[in-house]
Amino acid sequence: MTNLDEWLSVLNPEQRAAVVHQGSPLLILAGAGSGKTRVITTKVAWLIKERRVDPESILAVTFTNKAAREMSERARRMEPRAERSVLRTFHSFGAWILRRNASLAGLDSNFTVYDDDDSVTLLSKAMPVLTRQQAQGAVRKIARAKDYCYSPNDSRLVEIDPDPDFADVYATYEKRLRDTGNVDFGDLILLPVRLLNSDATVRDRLTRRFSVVMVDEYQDSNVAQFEFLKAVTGPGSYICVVGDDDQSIYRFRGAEVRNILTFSENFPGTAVIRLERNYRSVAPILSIAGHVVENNEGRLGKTLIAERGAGKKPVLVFLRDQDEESSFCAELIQNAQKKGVPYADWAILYRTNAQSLGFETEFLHRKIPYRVVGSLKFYEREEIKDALAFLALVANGRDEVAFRRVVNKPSRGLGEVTQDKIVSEARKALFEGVAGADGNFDFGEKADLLSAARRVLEGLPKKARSGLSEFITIVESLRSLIGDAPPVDDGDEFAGLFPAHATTGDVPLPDAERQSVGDSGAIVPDSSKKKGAVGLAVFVERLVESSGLLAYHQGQDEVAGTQKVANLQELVNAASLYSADRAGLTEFLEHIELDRSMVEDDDNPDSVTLITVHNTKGLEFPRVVITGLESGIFPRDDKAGDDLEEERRLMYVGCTRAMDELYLTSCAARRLYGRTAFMEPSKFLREIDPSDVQVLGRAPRGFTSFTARDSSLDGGSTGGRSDVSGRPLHGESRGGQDSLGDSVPRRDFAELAARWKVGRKLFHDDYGYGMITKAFPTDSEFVVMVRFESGGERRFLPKYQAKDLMLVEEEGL
DNA sequence: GACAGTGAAATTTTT
DNA sequence: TTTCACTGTC
Repeated sequence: MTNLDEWLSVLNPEQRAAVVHQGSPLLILAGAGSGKTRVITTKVAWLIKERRVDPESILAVTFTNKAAREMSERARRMEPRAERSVLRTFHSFGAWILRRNASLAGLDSNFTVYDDDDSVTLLSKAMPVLTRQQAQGAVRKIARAKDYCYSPNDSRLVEIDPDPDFADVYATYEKRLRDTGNVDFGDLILLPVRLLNSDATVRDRLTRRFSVVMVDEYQDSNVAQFEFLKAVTGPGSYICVVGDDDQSIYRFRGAEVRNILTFSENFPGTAVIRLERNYRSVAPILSIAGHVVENNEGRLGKTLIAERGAGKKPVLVFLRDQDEESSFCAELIQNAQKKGVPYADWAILYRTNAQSLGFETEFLHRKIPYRVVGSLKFYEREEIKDALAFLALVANGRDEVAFRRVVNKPSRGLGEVTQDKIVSEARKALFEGVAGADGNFDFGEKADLLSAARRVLEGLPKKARSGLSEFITIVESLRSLIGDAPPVDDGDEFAGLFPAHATTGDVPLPDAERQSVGDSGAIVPDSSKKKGAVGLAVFVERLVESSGLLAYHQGQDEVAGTQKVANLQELVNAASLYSADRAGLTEFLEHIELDRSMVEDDDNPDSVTLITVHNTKGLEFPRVVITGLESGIFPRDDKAGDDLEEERRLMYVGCTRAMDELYLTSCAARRLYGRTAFMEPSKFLREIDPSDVQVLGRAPRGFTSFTARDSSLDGGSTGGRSDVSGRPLHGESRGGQDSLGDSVPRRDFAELAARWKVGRKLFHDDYGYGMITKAFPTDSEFVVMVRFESGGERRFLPKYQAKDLMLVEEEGL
C-alpha cells in the first residue's frame, strides 16, 4: 500500500513530524487553518497501518459531534479499520463508559441525559423556595462546579459562588438527580472520572485498552476533562493533544486555557510541534487576525504564515446604524451574486444571537436565501421535548422531570399537587429500597413513578383518578410494546459487553457495539441497524398519538399556525433508523441528547450563513462579514483582563474563518433594548494595522480612511458633510437606488448631480478606489466617468449602479 | 388550572 | 423592543 506514502507526502514537514512522532507526550500547537484535522486523521491511519496499532486501542476525543464525525469519516477513508477506533466527543465517550458501568456509577441502566432546562425543573421541584430564575442561576453554577470537578462538599465551591448556601443547593440537586437515575451533561465527564479514580479494575481495563489517546481542540478542555484525560491514560499510553491557545473561547463555560499552556508541565517530556502554515486565508486577513491577538498576554505565541500569499485587502466599513449595516451586507452579497458568487460563500458573523434579527428581516425582504445557525433548536421545541420526555419516561420510570412534563399534557386534571404526591410516594420507596440494600442499589419497581402512581390512585379525587389511570394505561401499553420492563439492576445486563468486574483484559465488543462506536455520535446509525428500522418509528408514532400529544399540538397548530405536527413527524422519521426494542430506544435518546446539531435542511444549499462568532469555530467561508464591531457589543464593555483577552481571541477566530474576503462593520448608533445608543468603534479595530484595511464610510476620529491619506488631492472640497442628509455613504448608495430608482418619480438629474460630483472619491467592488473625473447628463441618463487607482477609467450610470459605486465620505481627518 | 396583564431584564453556550 | 416570569382573576 503506497496510499499512506501519498497521504504523508502531501503534508508539510511539521505536519509529517506530528504524524510520525512517538515515544513521548505530544502537544501540537495548530494555528487556524493549519490542517490539524488532516494531521489527526493521518496519524490514526498511520498508527494502524504503519505501526500496527490495534484500531480498538485508539481513542480520539473532540468537543463537537460535527468534528467527531468528520474525524471519523476522514480516518476511515484513509484506513477502513479506523472504524473500530473510538472517535467520539468527550461527552459521548463519557456516556459510553457509564452505559457499560451504570450500576457501579449509581445510575439507571436506561439513564437519559438531562439538559439544562430539565435540570432547572428538577432543582425547582427539589427546592420549591427557589424562583425559577434562582434555580437557573444555581444550575449554571452547579454546571460550573462540575466543570471544575468540585463536589458539593468541596471548599473551593466558594470560587464559584461565595454564598455558603450554594453547597446545600448543589447537594440537594445532586441527590435528587441521583434519585432519578439520570445524569446531566457535567456528569458525563465527572462520573467517569470518579468511577475510574475509585475503581481500579475498571480503570486498569480502560487504560490497557487505549494505548493511544488523542484530544482535539484541547484549548477548550476544562478541569474535569483534564482529569478525565489523566484517568484514561496510564504509564503505557501515548498521549497527543492538539489545540490553539489563541482560539480558546469557552472560558465562560469552564474551559481552562491553562490546560494547554501548562500541558508540558503536566506531562513531562512533552514534545511540542507548531503548525503555523495557514492554507485557508490570504495574507492580509491573517495579518489583521495576528495583530489583534498579539495584544493578548497569556499566550504561547504563534505567527501564521499565509501559504496562499497576497489577496484582497479586508474592508473596514463605518455605518450609521444597524439598518445600514444589514442593507450594506445585503448589497455586498447581491452584487457579488450577480457576478456569480454563490450565496453560500458568505457568512455574516455577530457577537450575540439577537443581532441576527435585522439581517433576517433585510434578507427576507430582498429574497436573499439564508440559514441561521444555532437558533431555533429543533430538539428544544416544546412539542419535541414533550415527545422525548414521554419516550424517556418509558425508558426510565424514575425520570421525575419527564413524568411531570407529560403526565398532564394534554390536561388530565393532574395538577402540581397530585404530581408532588406521586413523586414523593416514589421517592419514599426509593429510600426504603436503598436502606435495605447491601452496598448495591436496589430500587425495586416501587420507585417507578408509574407504580407509585398506581399506589396513590385510590386516595385521589374522582377527576384526577380517572385522568391518572388513563395515563398509566397509556404508558404501560407502550412499555409492553417496546419490550421488557426495565431491569432492576444493570450489573449483569452489560456484563457480556463490558463486564463491570472482568478479570480478563480487553473484552472485544460485540458487533452492535462496534457499530455505534465507529458511528461516533451521529444521529443516524449504521445502515446495518436498518433491519429494526421502521420499528422504532412505528413505536414513536404510536406514542405520539396515544399519549394525546399529537392531538394536543394539532390544536396548537390550528390556533397559532405553528408547525408542531410536522416537527413531530420529523422526530418520528428520525427514529426509523433505530431498532424497535429497548436498546434501540435508549440509543435513540442518547444520540438525540448528545447531538442536537440540527439535521441540515438541504432545502436550499445555496444560502448565506448567519452565525454567532462562537459557532464558527472550525468552519471556513470564502467571504466573511464580522458585524457589530462596536464597544459594548464586541467586546462587551464590561470585559477586562482575561475576559477581554477571550473576546480578542473570539475576534481572532472570526477573522481566521475568512478565506478570500473579510469585511468588518461598525455602526455609529444602534437600537438596543428599544432605545438608540451611540456607539464607539470596537477597541479591536484600533489594534488593526491601518495599512491592512481599506476604510469605507464615515471614519470616526483616529481612523484613517483613504480620503484622509490623500486629502491633498482634493482639498476637502466635499467638506465631509456635503451630503444633504448627512448620511454616510451606504445610506446614500442604497437610498439613491431605492428612492430614485423606484418610488420617487423623476426629479431630473439634480439629485444625482448633487451627489455625483467631479472629484469625489468612491470605491468599486472590483476596481477598488477611484475618483469621478467627469459627470454629465445625456438626454436620457446621468453619466459619470471614474478613474481608478488601479489604473483605467470607466463609465457608469449612477442611477442604476449606485450600489456598485460606494462614495467615500470625507471626515475624521 | 388556564389565561391576560404587568414589570424587570437583556452574552457567548461545542455537550 | 422583546421576552419571560410572576400575579391575580375566572
